[in-house]
Amino acid sequence: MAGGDTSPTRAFDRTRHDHASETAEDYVEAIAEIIGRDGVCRGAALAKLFGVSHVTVTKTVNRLKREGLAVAEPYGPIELTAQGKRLATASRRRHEIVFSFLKSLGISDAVALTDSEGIEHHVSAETLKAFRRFVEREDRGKND
Amino acid sequence: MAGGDTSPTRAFDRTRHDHASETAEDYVEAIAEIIGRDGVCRGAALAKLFGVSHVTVTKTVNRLKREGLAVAEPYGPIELTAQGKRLATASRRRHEIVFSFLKSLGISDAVALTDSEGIEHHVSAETLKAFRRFVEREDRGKND
DNA sequence: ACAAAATCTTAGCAAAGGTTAAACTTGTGT
DNA sequence: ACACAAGTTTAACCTTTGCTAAGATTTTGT
Repeated sequence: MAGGDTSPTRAFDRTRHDHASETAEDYVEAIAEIIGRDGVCRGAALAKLFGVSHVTVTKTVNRLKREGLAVAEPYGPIELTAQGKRLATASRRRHEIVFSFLKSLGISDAVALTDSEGIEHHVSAETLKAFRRFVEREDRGKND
Repeated sequence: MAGGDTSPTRAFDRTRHDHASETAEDYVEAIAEIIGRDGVCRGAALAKLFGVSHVTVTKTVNRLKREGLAVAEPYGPIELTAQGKRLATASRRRHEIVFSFLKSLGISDAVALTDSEGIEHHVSAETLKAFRRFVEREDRGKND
């Protein structure tokens, strides 16, 4: 795994920036979901969902605004930009594929939910495709 | 996660601590591997492996020392404590299972390597067991 | 209308992990 | 012996993500 002496070791590129991107994805995904469910998304709802203080939410949402993913007027509800919506949709799609895949493997609902949230940020396009195909094959297998 | 018996420190912070545990696991796993390959582990080897500066390595290794996972004398090579070795073994086992699983799914070596690095920290015991069983079943299938 | 409740912002702190620059230690070659 | 290269540490700083405390705003109930 360490790759001998002079390996590029691209596997370990998960830096601070990558971690920040994961948080951004989790947030936009959650914002989209809350808006779809409640009509609007308030910071308090995110704080409750993620189990963090509302102050942390404010700061993270400020970062999303800075990065052009979200918009919100002072004391107003949080909304997504077109870019934010795109990211949210892509994240949710990936999340759903990972979740379905774990379910196909026989994992329980609760664990599949938890694990898929952790895994979704670390699956490449190739792996995601393999997951999707596996789910499709399993689904066809059931239709006997 | 990293201790159990010798962790008298604050039990509050959550997500930040989870992330720190992942880094600790990556480090002890890498240290064990480098020692196994080269006989000793120097900070420079870790810096090269993870693609970060040696200063970052020094600081992270200091944290491992503080947490009782690693030991090193000034300007000396890095070694693992019994606790560090245990964590390294468990991490490597989990890593190998995830890697084999992705390979069984038909993922290419390079991508399986990268993805397994990211995924290994997010699979529960239940999912890991399912991965292992899948690999075993696939291996048996090949022996026809 | 107005106080209370809910929500949001600002200020200030900590830990983890990242950086560069500069100083220190160790090992090697001539 | 001594200089130089390689490796390590320290200092100073940044960002992300977490916290509490305290202040500001909006909503709600009477």
